[in-house]
Amino acid sequence: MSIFSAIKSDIEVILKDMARRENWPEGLPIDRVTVEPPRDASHGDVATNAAMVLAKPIGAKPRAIAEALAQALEALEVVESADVAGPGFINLRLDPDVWRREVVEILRLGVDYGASAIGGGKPVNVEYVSANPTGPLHAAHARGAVFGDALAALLEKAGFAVTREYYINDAGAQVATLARSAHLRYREALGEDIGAIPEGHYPGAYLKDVGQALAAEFGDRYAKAPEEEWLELFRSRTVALMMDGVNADLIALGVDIAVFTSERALVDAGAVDRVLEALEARELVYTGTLEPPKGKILEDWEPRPQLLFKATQFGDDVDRPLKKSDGSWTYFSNDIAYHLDKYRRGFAEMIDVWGADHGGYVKRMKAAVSAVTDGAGALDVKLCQLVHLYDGGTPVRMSKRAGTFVTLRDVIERVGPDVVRFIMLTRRNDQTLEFDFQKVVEQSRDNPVFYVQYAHARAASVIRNAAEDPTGFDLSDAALSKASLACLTDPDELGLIKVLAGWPRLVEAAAEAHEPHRVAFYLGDVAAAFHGLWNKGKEDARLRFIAEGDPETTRARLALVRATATVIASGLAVIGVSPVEELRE
RNA sequence: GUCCUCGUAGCUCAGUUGGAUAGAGCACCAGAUUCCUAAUCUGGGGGUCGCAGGUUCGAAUCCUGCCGGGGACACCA
Repeated sequence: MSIFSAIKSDIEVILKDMARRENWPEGLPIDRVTVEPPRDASHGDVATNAAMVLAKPIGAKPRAIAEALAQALEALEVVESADVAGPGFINLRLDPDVWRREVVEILRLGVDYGASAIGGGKPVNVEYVSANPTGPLHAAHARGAVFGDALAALLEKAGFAVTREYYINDAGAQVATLARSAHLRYREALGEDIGAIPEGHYPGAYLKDVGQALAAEFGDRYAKAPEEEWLELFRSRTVALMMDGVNADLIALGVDIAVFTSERALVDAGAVDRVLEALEARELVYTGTLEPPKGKILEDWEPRPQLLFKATQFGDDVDRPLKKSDGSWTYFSNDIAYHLDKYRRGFAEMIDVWGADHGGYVKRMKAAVSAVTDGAGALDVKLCQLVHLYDGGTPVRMSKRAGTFVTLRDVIERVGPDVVRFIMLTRRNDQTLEFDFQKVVEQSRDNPVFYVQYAHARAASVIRNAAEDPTGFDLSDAALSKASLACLTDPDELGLIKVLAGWPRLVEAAAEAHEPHRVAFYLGDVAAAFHGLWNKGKEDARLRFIAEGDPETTRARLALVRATATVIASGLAVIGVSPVEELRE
């Protein structure tokens, strides 16, 4: 139990007691009581708004309640002082031993420190990347891949049973085009001069390998055959090869997705027909004609009766088509089937990670999930904004047509997976992000990856130096946790511990908000507190971690150093970045 | 035209789901190195939280309307 939740339950006990004695009304909004660190550290260690939240229902003045509550809190052993401030806040200062004991807890739990049970083992499905299998992943996919993966890890840390999933869009016209493009490369591989790749095909050179593979497998059997004979075969072969490449790139980024679901397999299995039945059973389908969209000129628009889903009943702006004009299912229909499939596999909670350009699709998808699960399924959609690539301040221009796009593989090979992963989380997902190839590998304060990794490496370095001491400490965590932590008296030492003790709280808040970037920002705070303390030892030798001639203090400080490294490693594990022991040029 | 999203220090961005006097980094100014990695740190100045209303003990945060940037708007995926 974290320090804050422990205090909260203490407060609840006291409040119940007061309610009984003072004859407070039933049904007080206890759940609105917060116990958290105050924004301004000078206010103390812990603040609660209990008196302000309860004042109105009780019919008393906030400060009067606060005074009584503060008095009761002051009697607690862990509380050093309790003061009423402002409109009725109660600020608590805790016995420093409360904080020191947290160091022991960190060393005991190791990188598992911060794990929470709020998820209660509830299944959650996180679907991310899901790029079309028509080519290799490019740089822009990195953001969704890292975001989704970190979110999944964060939810695991918070006690959810997470499944990482990728939806393969292998059912539409694009993969047919892919198959035709592959057929061209197949003929090329057989020695035919195919000339320039015709308009409407994928020109990418990456399909040459596919052509070779197809030629090796089938010889010239389909070189001159009509399309009906090879299209399906080539489609499935090419998609499989593309997905092998996609998965290899994801693995190189440290993204290990457990479930790949094929859109086509769902369609072939009749999942979409069943969705239509489910919608019809709820009277949510009808045939109607949509108004032409305004503000966008469509030359080929013609009013047409279509099979529509009553999305407006669930908060969408217009009803949405389920079938195309040629009678086949829309992508949307297939996607409803996919989400219902996820729901039926046991995921009442689903998270989709999409590019921001799909923002216009969110309402209808949520509407559909709500409809087909009768409100029991919850879908959260996280939109990732664009990544702008730079190289030393110069924008990297990318054009698919000119074939100058930067692949994910390129980025990983140039800066390494750790850098990619960390940088992708240095902005909220809905903000655009700059990624400069040169800046992200700089070893300076400006570079958050370096700054955090250096803190971990520096901690490791201190331990290495201590190990060289001839007096020979036992530097295992188990031994260090028995150190006399009362030696940790400097405000900055206690300040660092307080930052470290915030890790469990942060995990829970970030997991509930589905915001993994908070982990990256938190790690920056930990690193800043640690670097600050380290540098204080530069100026004042008495504050150095390794205190000459004072083994007891040294051991206590080394315990703190190890605790710091442990929390950083724990946070980096959520992001999927390796904690380095050493940074040397 | 409709919907989504963002708007916070000169710049780049956080802001603990509604808390107190809104915070970091960069840049600027002034400092710290016989010393555990100075690849770092300390201090200082800098704000109409786009604007205007509303909700309440309390709003950067929630609601409404404007202004400005970005994105999306039958059948593509």
